[in-house]
Amino acid sequence: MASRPAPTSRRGDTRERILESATNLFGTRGFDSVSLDQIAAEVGVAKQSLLYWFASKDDLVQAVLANMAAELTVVVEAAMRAAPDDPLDRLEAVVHAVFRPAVRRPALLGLLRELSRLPSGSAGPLNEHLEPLVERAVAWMSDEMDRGRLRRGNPALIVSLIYATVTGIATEPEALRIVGWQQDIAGLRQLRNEMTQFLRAALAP
Amino acid sequence: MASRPAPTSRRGDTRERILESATNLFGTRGFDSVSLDQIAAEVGVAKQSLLYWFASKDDLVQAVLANMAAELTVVVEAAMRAAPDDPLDRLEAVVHAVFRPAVRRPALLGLLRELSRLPSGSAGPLNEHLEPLVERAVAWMSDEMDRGRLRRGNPALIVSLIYATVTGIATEPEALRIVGWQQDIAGLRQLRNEMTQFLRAALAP
DNA sequence: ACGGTTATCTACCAATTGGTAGAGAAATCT
DNA sequence: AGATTTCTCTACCAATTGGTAGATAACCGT
Repeated sequence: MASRPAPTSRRGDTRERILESATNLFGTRGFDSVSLDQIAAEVGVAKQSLLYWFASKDDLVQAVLANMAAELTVVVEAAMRAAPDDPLDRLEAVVHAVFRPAVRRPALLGLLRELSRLPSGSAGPLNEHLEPLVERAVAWMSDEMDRGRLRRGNPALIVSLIYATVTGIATEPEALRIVGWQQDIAGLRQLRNEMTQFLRAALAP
Repeated sequence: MASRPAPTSRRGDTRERILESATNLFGTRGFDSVSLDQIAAEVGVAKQSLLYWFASKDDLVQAVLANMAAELTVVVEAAMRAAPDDPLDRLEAVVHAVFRPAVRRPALLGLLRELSRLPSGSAGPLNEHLEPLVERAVAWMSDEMDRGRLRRGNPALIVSLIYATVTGIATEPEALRIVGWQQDIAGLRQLRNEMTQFLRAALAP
């Protein structure tokens, strides 16, 4: 809640810089593993400046999560609207849209995965934020199945499977490194294409 | 290293009980988020008893990881040997074999995901343990592609994709809960079947 | 019976954690 | 210019962290 001081801050990008560092650290190492001191050190500011902008660590976590959810929602909805009508093409468009920011900042989807670790109740507000997005995805998929344009199955579970695939790949560079994958431009394109083919094959009617 | 006191322990299943609790806690909440006191409390023993069996927290982490890797290796290799020749059937057999213990104890695969968070170098020994398993999987998949019995693609990346899908699904009950999935016997079977169909479709030639 | 190993405990400790109190600049308003 | 709000800082603090020291039983082979 806590109506923010509003981004008046004369020169102040401090709040944004804190949010960005916190996003990266929380998303890659987990909430509990990152101390306020570490974040402050990375931002180049005193710990108490964090606690000025965010009343507590939990507040900061919530802000980071809300930020990420908003960002993802925008990306997904924009891609969804701009995409072609065919469901496989549309899915590819959305996956590509998410993939780009996701592999550059594994923290983004990493945060999503951290959700399940939040003290129950603390994740409530965010779930409410994400639920409509998920519900729409499930409804869309169900509809396309009925039209025979996607392989038939349980729409809810298939949405989860797609989510698991994309998120897993984007958040676990280690799993890719161990099979000898290199994170360079060619590697990224190859990975994206392979994932696209994988999902297309999995969902084609 | 540290040659263990060997499981002589007269009545003592203490070491095993510690390992089990630690596995579940580490796998679901992450290494840093779980304190030795918490593990000790769950086992019902003093913290110093942990430090008797494991010289340090890091030692405990390594033991937990080695344990998990051994368990997974056994399960996978047994399923691989017992499975039919057809690659899709064989893959299904392996996935089923992993899926059963994995959804009952999300911590198992959760630990695997935690690997990328370990202080680099600390993950080395375990990677060496897992690498042969991964390499064999990639070689097998490459072979089956050449025979035309699996959809062609980059074997290494496809192995990673399968890993991401299975692991993601098994470790994120939250992602399933949000689409309304229930973790009961019927739900589990449905999820397993849906995942099987998903992977079969994704890999069929 | 008894000396030594095995296993568990209570008592501490230094470092780090999230968080409080409040001083000191710097910008803004009147 | 002076008062006030906005922002960042230097202390501090209680609780928790991983870990050490050492006492104390319980069990063993001889």
